[in-house]
Amino acid sequence: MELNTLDKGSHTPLYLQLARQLIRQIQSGVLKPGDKIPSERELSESLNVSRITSRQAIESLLKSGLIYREQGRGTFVAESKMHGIQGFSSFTEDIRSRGYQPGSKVIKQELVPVDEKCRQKLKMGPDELVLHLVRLRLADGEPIAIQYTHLPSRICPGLENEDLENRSLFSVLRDRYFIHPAWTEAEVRASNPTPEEADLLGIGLDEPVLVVDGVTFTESFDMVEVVRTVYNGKSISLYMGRQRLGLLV
Amino acid sequence: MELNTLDKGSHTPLYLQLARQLIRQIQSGVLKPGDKIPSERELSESLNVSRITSRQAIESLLKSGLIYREQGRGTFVAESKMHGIQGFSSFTEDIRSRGYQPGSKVIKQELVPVDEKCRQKLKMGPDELVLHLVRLRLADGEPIAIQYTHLPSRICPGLENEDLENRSLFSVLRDRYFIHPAWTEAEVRASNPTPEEADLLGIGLDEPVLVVDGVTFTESFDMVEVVRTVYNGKSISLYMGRQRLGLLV
DNA sequence: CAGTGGTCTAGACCACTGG
DNA sequence: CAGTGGTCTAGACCACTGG
Repeated sequence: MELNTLDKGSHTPLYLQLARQLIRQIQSGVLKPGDKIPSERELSESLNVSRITSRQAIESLLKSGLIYREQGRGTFVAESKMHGIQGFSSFTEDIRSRGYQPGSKVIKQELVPVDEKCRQKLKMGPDELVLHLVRLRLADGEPIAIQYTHLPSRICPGLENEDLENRSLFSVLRDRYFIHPAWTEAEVRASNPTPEEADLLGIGLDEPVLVVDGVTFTESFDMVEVVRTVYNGKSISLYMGRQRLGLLV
Repeated sequence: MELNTLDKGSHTPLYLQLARQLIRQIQSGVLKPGDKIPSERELSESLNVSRITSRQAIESLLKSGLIYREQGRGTFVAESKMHGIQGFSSFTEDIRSRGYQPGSKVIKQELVPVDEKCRQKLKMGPDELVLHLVRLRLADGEPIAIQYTHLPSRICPGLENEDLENRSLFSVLRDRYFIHPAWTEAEVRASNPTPEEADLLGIGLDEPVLVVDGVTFTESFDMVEVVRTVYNGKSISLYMGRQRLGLLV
C-alpha cells in the first residue's frame, strides 16, 4: 500500500490528511472489506508523524464505520454493507429509490443574516449571510415532508436566484458549485406538526411527524448545510442501514 | 465544583473514571445546561492527570452529546432536550451515557414458537423457539420506552429464567453467553401508541411515539435479536452519528 | 514471543474567543 | 491580553491476540 507523504506546512491537520488518504484507498478498492490496514505504529513511522496523530486519523474513520478495531489483532476495513447503505441520501434520491416521482414546491428562498445557532453549526462569521430555503417535498405529487435548509451563501453565491422547484438541491450543489455532500449527522425524533406544517402536509395537529435535524458535510468535512426535515409520520419510515453499536460505558 | 481524586490503581481507566464523575455532576444538576465545565487544563491539574487524559474523558462525553466544545471559549453542558446522541447502543448504555439511571420492568419473558416474520429475520428453523421479551424501559424511574425483543433460544438457553429486571440484556448476553452485539440495522418512524403502550408510557393515544424496528448482529453477522422499541416522543431523540450519504444519482 | 490497540505522561505551538 | 480547545511530539507500560 502506498501512502503519500503528508504536507506538514498545510493548513489541513496531518491526521485529516491521513484520514482522507485512507478513505480514498478504501473507496478506490485498494483496501477491500476485511483487509487489515497498517497499524498505528506502521503509519506513524512510514509517514513520520507521531503515533497519536495516526491514531487520531484512524479514530475519525472509526466514527464513520468505515473500519473497525480489534485489540491485539489490528484494524480492518468494514464490510461495505456495514456502512453506506441508502440510509441518508438526498430527499430526491431517497424518494426516487423508493419508486416515486420526487418533487418540491419552494415556499421560501432568501438570503438572511445568520442566526447564532446556525452560525455555530456552520462555523460561520458573525456577519455572513445564509440562504434560507423552505420547501414542501412531494412524492408522486403528494406532500410528504417540509424541509428547512440553511446554507452559507459564501459557498453557493447566486443560489438564491436559482430555480429549485422540482430540482435536487444536491445536484445543483454538485453541478454548479462543485460541492459534493458526503456525510450527514442527524438527530431524529417524533413530534407533532406546527399549525403551518399541518396545513402544508394536509394532516391534523395531533398526527405524528418524524423530525430529522441534520448537518451535511463534504468528504473533507466542510459543513454544507443545516437542515430540518419534517416528515408526515404516516407516509414514511427511515432506514438506518447498519449502525455500529457504541458500547462504551 | 468538587471532583474526587481518581484511583490510579483501579482497573477502570482514569479517563473513564473522570468521564463518569462528570456525567454524575450533570445528572445531579451540579452542572446545568449551558454551564461551562472546567477546562482540560484545570481538570488535569486538579486531578493530577495529563491533559490528554482529561481530554479523552471530555471526548467520551462529546460522543454522547452531553456536552459541546467551542474553540477559544470552553466546553459546555448541552441542552438536555437537544442532545440525544448515541442512538444506537444498548438501551441501558444509551440512557446511562445521557446521565440517567436506566431501569426496566419485565412485562413478559417467555419461550414461544417462532412466527414467520421472526423466522425469516433471524434465519431460524421452523420448529425453533424464541424468547419473547417485553420490557418497560425507564430513565430515572420514568417510563420512556417499551421494548419488544425476540431472541433465538438456541443461542441463549436458560435466558427465560434469568432475572432481567433492571439489568442490561446485552451485558447478560456478553457475560453469560459470550455473545457480543456489534451492529444494528433499523427502521425508524413516527407513529401513535397502541392503547396498551399509551397506558404503559403514561401518555395520550394521540401523542407521538418514535418506533424503531431493529435487528442486531454480532461482528460476524450472526443475528442476535429482533427488537422493536417504542419511545415516548416527548422524552427522547435519537442521534444517528455520521452517515455516509448514498451516492446513487 | 512479537505485534496490536488501549491508556497515559509531560511537554509544545497554534488559532480562536473574550475582555 | 490570558484562557480555551485543536493539533502534535516522543516517549512509556498495559492487556490482549496469534503463532
